[in-house]
Amino acid sequence: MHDPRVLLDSATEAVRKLARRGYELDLGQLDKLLTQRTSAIQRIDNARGEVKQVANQVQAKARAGEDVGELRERARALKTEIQQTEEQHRQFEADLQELLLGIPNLPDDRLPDGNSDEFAVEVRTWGDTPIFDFEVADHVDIGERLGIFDFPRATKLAGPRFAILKGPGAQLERAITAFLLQLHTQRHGYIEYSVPALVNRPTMTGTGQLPKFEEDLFKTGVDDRELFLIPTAEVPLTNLHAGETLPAEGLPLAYTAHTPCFRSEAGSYGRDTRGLIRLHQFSKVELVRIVDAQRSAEELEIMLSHAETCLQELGLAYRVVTLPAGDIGFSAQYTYDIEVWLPSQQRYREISSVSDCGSFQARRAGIRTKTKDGKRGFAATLNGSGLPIGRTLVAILEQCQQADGSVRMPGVLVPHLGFSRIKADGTTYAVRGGVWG
RNA sequence: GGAGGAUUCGCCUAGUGGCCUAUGGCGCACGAUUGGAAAUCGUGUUGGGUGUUAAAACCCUCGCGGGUUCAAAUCCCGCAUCCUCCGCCA
Repeated sequence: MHDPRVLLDSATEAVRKLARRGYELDLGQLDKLLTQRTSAIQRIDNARGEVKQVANQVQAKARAGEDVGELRERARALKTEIQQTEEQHRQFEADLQELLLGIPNLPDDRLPDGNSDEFAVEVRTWGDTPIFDFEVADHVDIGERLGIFDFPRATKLAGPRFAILKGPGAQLERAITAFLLQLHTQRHGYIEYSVPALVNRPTMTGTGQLPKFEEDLFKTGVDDRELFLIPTAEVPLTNLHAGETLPAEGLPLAYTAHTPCFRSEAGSYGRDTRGLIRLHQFSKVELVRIVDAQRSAEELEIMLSHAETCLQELGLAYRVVTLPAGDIGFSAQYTYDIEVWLPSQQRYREISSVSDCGSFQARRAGIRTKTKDGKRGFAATLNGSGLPIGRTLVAILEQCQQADGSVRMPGVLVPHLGFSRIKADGTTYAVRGGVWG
């Protein structure tokens, strides 16, 4: 959410920036609603002030034994006026909120133009894309050959866009998760959290999923209690400090959590229907940083490096791109995507998105900061995937596939797995006595 | 699901209709004292909004939302959260 006065003050700038992501800002409407709201507040405040004065006069006169009938009349009239103005105020406030909550964050001017990933600009590549002297298989073929996926039964249980992992596949998912959490907590300084996967409407509003993107979410509840399934741990982690004032000297806060993520994938029918790439439910290790608003750009680089380290340690070739202004998320002002190499598709595919949301979410969620000398402000929030487990598993299967049909496990996972290879017949090559093949 | 209790400023706490513009303590900040510190003394210390060049001033804020009243922390109604007990339960 934006401060409406700042938007109005920087009118043409704000309009220009929002236009880059295809949002047309109606400054006239914003100005009108703000003026109406302010005027209503002033009338209410004045009337309340007079009520107080009248009440004091009533007391004084009553003590002196004078008649207070006229004053009572006046106070009653004021009260009616207040109630009417309050009703107007509620409407203006609601309209203003609706408008403000629907305005996306302002994209950073350094971002390239464009409204799709075609316009993403490559920042760097890492690792050699593997060269195979045999015909590569995609992750679905590999996984089914190894017997570690069961898509038909997933569909039976829940329908399309769900997956079942089995045996070494399920173990691999668990090992990737454990490795990532250990990396972030032990080497990158993140505090691990275990958080609710169902959250309420204010929480979803705080990070920007609501009110505009309700159709992207799974929604549930008990009786008349409404709950949403989180699409990412960014939601609970960022909202941990919603409505709180944080001491500035305690920043940055660095949080991580492994959670299931649920997405309706409305509007993506027919896209990535195969395999683990795009599911209604997947699990992910998420990174969140809550930082001083002035430092968000530097913090973004730090967080990006943490996400990159995951892939480097796993030995997976990837590249980093800067998303164009029209393709970043609603709450973001700057976003890097990390794309991992998928041999079967002969291209890089998104595996991590690392975003600087500036104070956009902090203002929505009410995450404030206070310095020792009493200066107040809003924090900045950042989030990044570090990493989604399913897509990481896809990349491992594809990049580490062998001519004999087996898949070699990345070395960093072996201690978590207890095996170093899934053999072509789906059995594993167990690690014994610290020697593995 | 049932019964009872609680919710006041960062923490603890006083407060049964107007003098609450909320008491006192702890903590914190600044100052005095000191060679320096402790102790002591003094001053300050919820947040939000309107407003202003800045201020002043005003409004809201005693869990949340309504209501009664000229006037509500205080009375009434609803709700939320927490605690205790019973029931159910991974």
